[in-house]
Amino acid sequence: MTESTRQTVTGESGGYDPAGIEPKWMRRWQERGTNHTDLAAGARPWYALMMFPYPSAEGLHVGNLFAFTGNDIHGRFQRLQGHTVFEPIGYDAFGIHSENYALKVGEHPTRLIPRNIANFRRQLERAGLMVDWRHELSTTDPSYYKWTQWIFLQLLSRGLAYKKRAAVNWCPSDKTVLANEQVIAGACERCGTPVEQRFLEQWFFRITDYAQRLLDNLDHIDWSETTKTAQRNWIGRSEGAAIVFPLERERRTPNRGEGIEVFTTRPDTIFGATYLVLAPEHPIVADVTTNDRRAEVEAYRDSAAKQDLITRKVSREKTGVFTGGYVINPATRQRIPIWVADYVLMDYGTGAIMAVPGHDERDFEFASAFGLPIVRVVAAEGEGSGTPLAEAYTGEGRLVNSGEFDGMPASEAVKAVTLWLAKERKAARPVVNYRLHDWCISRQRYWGPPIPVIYCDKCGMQPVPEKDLPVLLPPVEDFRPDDTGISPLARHEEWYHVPCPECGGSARRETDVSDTFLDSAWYFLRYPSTDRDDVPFDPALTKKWLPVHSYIGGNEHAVLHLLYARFITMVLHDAGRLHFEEPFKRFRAHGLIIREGAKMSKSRGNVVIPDQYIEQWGADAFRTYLMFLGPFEEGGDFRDRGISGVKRFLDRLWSSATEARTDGEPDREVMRKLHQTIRKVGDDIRRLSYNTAIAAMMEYMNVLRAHERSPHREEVEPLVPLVSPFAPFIAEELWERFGHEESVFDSGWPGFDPSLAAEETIELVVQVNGKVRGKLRVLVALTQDEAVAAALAEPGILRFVSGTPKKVVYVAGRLVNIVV
RNA sequence: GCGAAAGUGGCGGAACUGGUAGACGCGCAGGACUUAGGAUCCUGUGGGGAAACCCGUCCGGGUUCGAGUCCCGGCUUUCGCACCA
Repeated sequence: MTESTRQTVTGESGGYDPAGIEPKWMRRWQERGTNHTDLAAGARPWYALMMFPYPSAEGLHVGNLFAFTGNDIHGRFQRLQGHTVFEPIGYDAFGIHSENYALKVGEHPTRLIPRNIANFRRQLERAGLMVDWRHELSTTDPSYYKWTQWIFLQLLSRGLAYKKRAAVNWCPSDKTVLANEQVIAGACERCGTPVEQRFLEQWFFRITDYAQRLLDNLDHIDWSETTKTAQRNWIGRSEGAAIVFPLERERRTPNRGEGIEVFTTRPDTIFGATYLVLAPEHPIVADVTTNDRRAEVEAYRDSAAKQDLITRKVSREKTGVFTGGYVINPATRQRIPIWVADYVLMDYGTGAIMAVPGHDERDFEFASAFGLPIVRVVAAEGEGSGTPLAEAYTGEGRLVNSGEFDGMPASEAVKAVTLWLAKERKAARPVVNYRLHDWCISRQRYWGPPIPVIYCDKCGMQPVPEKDLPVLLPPVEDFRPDDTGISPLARHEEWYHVPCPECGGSARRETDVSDTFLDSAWYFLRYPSTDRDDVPFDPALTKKWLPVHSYIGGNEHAVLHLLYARFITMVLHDAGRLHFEEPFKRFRAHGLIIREGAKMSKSRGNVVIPDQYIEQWGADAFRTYLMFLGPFEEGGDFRDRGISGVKRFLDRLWSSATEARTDGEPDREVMRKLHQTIRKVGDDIRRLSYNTAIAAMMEYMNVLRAHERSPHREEVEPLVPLVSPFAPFIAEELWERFGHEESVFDSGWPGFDPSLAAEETIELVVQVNGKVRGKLRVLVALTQDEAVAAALAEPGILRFVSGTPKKVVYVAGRLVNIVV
């Protein structure tokens, strides 16, 4: 082909200029409403949800964009597959994050947050996300938190919200209570300050009532296994027995009751229980303590209470004190001493344990430190009842020193002993315990939705009537938290005093606000209904669009947000408000981006700011690079140099498309490769294997360009929709230059023709004794005999074959292995 | 300590159910075009060897005609939970 006969499709073709075309398409999309979702009429709904960001002052970071791009690609792909796709975004703008930052810079969050949000919106748009901005939301908007408060009232009316004075995690730096989930190894997850124990009146949600359902449903939802495992561990179901260790008859009083109940997963070892331990906070401690021991016990309890949790949890040195009291081991009927020690936790099980030093590492350590008797009740193969214990033995074995149970395998004895204790000694019942605790949702802070409750001296605690919602967060200029544990809202007198909704008398508002995680536990329900003021979520739209089809987010939320969202959804389902009880049909956890082998952090100064890269390379190249640098579900290493490869690919795409000819015929080999690529890219996107999808397109580009002529339009044009989920701007531009009027995203995925993709010949690998000795180009439909004959006709292969083959393994279309 | 995931060229990573290890990209080397090139294009690139070949997916065993992939034992790394009885 010569220059004179070549017709280019697009006429004048300058080079690829992202700075020119990207703003053009941002405008176009806006003008044409390309990214608007017809929620009411759209067919085949597909709800592609991404975890909404906290709008920090620093702006969107590369981790956000990595996650959002991965979701956007999936959403755009589903649209090309004929779905009506809804891809909304919002801002998780309440909470300590925002408030602390506002305190630091000395500006009120009501002024700060809108600015941050505007910046996020700019960045998100620039990144080319297919967001329907008409459904944007912020959790700080009264029209949103009105319904957060409404959800609180739903739980309250169902008896799932309650107030109790409780030992809570108190962060002395943030001056607030933290949920257990927000305490990492005894320190505040936000600021790293060691957490202290405080006793405060707090609001809780009874998530523990849902523990079993939250656990069971995990078997039926399509979520990343890692996330499901994390939730299972967090819920922490364990089966065991509650066993009562009776007090000595003469020491029983109405106050003390009959005895002390312990929880154990190893009732089979009860014959080895040589003492009992109470948590320092256990209410019975004072009652069982004898007068001569009282001073020492009180001192120990005081020091345990004062101790911050970090010392208590991290230093594993066993401490404790004898109470002077005794109980009866219901199995051996022997008297065993009652100790108090802080290695027993009040908030798990019953706050009391039977100590079996022979077969529990912690009990062994404690017994060794305090000279308490250690008895062997389980013996492994080759051991007997008298074999001494150098350490706790926690393995399999048969019972010894256990009366009538001697010789029984310990695993079997778990049930048998429980049954026997229940029947013969009236002392045991099977019990299931969970590590999951009720969710503490109150915060003594300013920047959150006020908890909609009013306290009246006459009528007691009253919910704010639904018609009075939202309880607006009052403007408080000095919103600094203090050490009192009382929210800054209490300082706003006019707001604080309110007539009782029941009797009209003088009453006071609840001054705590709710946890940010309550805001984010239901936002996905709100998106379709952001324009509705009268309901939290429109029933018809909810029916059509929920549960969410695909949710993509970080695994750092595996046990916080994702568990709470499931819980709230279940509650609303039980209240008859939702037709489903699991909010996210499919969840995939994305990986983390590191930078040049190191974690990104501000202190290291290696944080990637998307803006600079987008400016330099274009959003298309940046997006595509993010998806190319590693498997989406594993994350990857961001290296500045890596972008150039992706940019080169887009450059080549541009020139191939703009120089495509329309005369003549497309090449058969190229078209074969094209159809193979169409199939592979679709398959890969479906399973979130974005990096290999991009590699496949690059490979095709290499094939295309290996032919020494300008490509045919039919060879290039279908590539445009294939790249469009990754690089939407260049795709739209090229699609337009190919003469299409509608958006590439409304044009459908290119048709895949299996007959065009099928190979006629393959390269048959010839192995001798499993080693590759040659390769033959053969017809696909070769029989085994033909394959062997062809192989043995090759001198290079015959050299390795002496005599008759012992065996031949033939894998059609792949290889033949001749065993000699 | 418990739980989960992962160890493949100089680097990021491919190899979907056991079947050509190293796709794709970066980097590097050589070349072309050029006043110039951190632009573009072409070629090469796991190690050893002149070659035939040999060796190679953390280490050690095993199963198999055939193992990066499966099984057993060990080492290392990352993440999550952490005295949960």
